[in-house]
Amino acid sequence: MHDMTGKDSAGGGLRERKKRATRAALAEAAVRLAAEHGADHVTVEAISAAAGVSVRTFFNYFDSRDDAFVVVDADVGVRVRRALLDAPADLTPLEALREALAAELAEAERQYELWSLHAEVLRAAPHLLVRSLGAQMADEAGLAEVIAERITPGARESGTTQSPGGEGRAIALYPRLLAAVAGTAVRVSVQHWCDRQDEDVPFADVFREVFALLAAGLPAPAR
Amino acid sequence: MHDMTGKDSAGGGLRERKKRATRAALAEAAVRLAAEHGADHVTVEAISAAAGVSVRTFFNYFDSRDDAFVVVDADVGVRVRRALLDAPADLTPLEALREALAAELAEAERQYELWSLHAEVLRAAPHLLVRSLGAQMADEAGLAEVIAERITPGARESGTTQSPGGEGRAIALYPRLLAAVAGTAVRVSVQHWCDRQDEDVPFADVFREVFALLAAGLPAPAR
DNA sequence: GGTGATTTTGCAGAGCGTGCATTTTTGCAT
DNA sequence: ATGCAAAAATGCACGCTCTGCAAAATCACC
Repeated sequence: MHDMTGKDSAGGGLRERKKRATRAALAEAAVRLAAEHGADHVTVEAISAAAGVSVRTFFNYFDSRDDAFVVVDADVGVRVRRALLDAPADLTPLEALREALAAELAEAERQYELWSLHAEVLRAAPHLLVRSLGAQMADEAGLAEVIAERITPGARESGTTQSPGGEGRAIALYPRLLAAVAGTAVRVSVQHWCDRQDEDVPFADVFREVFALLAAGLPAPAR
Repeated sequence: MHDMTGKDSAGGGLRERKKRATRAALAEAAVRLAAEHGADHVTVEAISAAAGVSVRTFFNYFDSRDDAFVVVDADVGVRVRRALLDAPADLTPLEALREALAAELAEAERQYELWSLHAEVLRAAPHLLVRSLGAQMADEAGLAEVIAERITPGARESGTTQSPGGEGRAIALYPRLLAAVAGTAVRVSVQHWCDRQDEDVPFADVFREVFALLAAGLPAPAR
């Protein structure tokens, strides 16, 4: 059912596969070195050496040294968008988004070891945490478009030319807000879950509680 | 003996005033130069020269070159927190937060010219926009603490030692989520308002619509 | 004016990031 | 297989960013 030639994990040519492997090797080396020696004591030279490539090649894959610590998976956004479009039509936008993200996060939880190291590195380096949040937000615009498409199928708005009614503004604000809030929800869930790692609450529970709070309009909790 | 030299705008000593002036001069020079020549064609040397200080002094005020474009006002977080604590007790947490932020944003709208340049610079440099959002979120932890304090006054939780009931977890998750969502709300409001600058909708209208959507639980908009 | 604390500054050095030309690897057709 | 063109990796040079450190300038207070 799936096309094998897409940008998904099973790439076609040897070239694409090798590029993917090199990128993954660099990212993993960066995270492991940072977890051991501290993020800002890890030079590009060390990362490149650990991955078996030259320093110059590192910069062919990442725009900056910090990006190696931040970027986890480039096409996670693509998968979420596709899942959102394929979601049952009777779900509310918030519900559909919740399900799409929950599926993706369950997938990410599988590579627990590397993901945990990642969290550890970001916790020790607030500077990088900030960048990580920014990366998470990079896909936000694309996500907002898909949400808008889901709400009003086919009615793609083009630039400023638009019906003068207040409705256009409303449906343009809503998808952006929903996309942004969803990203925030993921982040808060992860943070909260990491802080309470000793109690072993499943991540999915935290995640669903966050969405329940959002769906309820963030009411004041019972005293 | 009384230290009039708080961190508020009316500092006492000549020293503090001069530091504040230097910092402001550097930030303003950075923004103006970036608006003219593009953010990444502005060197620290140029910024320092425009502000009349040495390059080394620049780094005494900002941790990185990009921070000069990003940091607007250091103690805006302090004012929001104080406003939140002083808010009427009959407001819901979300309402209290909305009012505190609205007041602060109305204040910021006063220095429109510099703020507008700022927005222009960030629009042209997505790299910096990311940092700006991160900076906005830096206060999030502090904000969450104040929200928790407002909800359950005096009941400061200390570490992991805590009543085993599920209540503790709920009131720890909620403030974080609320603080994070509030930051997101501000960001989305600003972005949306900037995109529709030609229609002159007041910023306050966008802002209140965002909070209305949040309070309603982000329902699917009417078709 | 003298004194101590704070700030500014210059300097040296390590690391980051980019452009360019060269070499190596890969995909494909012969 | 072998040659060829596209893509990727590499080395090198260069400018910019950022950090200690110590000396000089400035400020607050007596």
